[in-house]
Amino acid sequence: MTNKDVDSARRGKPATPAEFQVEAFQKCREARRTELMEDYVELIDDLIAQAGEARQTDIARCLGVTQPTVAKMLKRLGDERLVTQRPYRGVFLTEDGKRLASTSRRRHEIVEAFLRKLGVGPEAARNDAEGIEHHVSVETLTAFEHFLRKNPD
Amino acid sequence: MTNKDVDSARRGKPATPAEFQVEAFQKCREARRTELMEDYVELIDDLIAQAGEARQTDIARCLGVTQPTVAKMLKRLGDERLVTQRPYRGVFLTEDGKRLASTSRRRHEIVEAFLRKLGVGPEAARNDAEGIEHHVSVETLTAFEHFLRKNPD
DNA sequence: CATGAAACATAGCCTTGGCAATACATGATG
DNA sequence: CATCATGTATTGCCAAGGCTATGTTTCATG
Ligand SMILES: [Mn+2]
Ligand SMILES: [Mn+2]
Ligand SMILES: [Mn+2]
Ligand SMILES: [Mn+2]
Repeated sequence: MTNKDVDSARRGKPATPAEFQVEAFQKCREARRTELMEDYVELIDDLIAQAGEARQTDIARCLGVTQPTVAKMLKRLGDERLVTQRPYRGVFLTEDGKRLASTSRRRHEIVEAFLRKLGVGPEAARNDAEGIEHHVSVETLTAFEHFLRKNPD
Repeated sequence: MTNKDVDSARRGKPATPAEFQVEAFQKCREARRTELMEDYVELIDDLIAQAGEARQTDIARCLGVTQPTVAKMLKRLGDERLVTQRPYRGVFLTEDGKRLASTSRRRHEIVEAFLRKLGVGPEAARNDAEGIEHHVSVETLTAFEHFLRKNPD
């Protein structure tokens, strides 16, 4: 549905308060489209840093999914020019992939540190941050950082 | 993949730090499965409260999706015994639906109020809360509430 | 250097959540 | 009361993201 369609659909009806949410729901759907890609590049970057390489089976084990699921996703990430693969040699990040991994991890770390600072336990903070990170705008991230600076250890 | 499979796949390999994330990713996928249902029942509840009824077209307009998309989702929500429909009369929540709407809205409101209190602007807070709410555990929600009480207006 | 285990690839299936197009039902209104 | 705008239902399409089952390739190692 285009914005024009939305507008014309709205003609004649007063904007109900609930209607203000449209943009929020749209941003949410956009986040859903990209969050898996972010998790993948971040994880691949972690694995390369920790183990020297990122294999499909390692990625699958970390994510808790099967290897064919990973294989299909890696194809998508390859289409998006975020990763390259050398069979039996591992998965590698392109420059774009490294950039996305870096910004994603930074955001992820801030979110998790923020939750910890707020008093959330390590397991819940880890679990919640994994989902929350993808829905945090720059403005909110800045607020989190500000809170962290204002409450040093 | 069963947990047993995961375990046996891990045999012989030292648990890398990245592996601790498995549970977080699993919880994330679970949240993705239910977040749309939560948004629907909450929105239906809002519309009934504000306009006296919740029509497919209203729901579609608020969500920014098309009417067939809403129709299909309502069928799912009906299967899950969360809503009932009377054609040309609107959508109604079952008792289960009302319960889910109520807990979802409470959580949603706390998340949004928390972001506002943290200094996030109204638009960003509204947009981010729409996504974040589905990934907030009870523990984190409690921490948010605690922060709100500790920082009254 | 043969061979078997592990890694990888591929095919086929499923559900979810989108879309457009179209058909049908209802109710407001002239 | 006939008509038509609106609301609803249905169909067919698509992409994403899961799965199992099965084939193929590599590589360690006996
Ligand atoms: Mn992450
Ligand atoms: Mn994540
Ligand atoms: Mn909500
Ligand atoms: Mn939401």
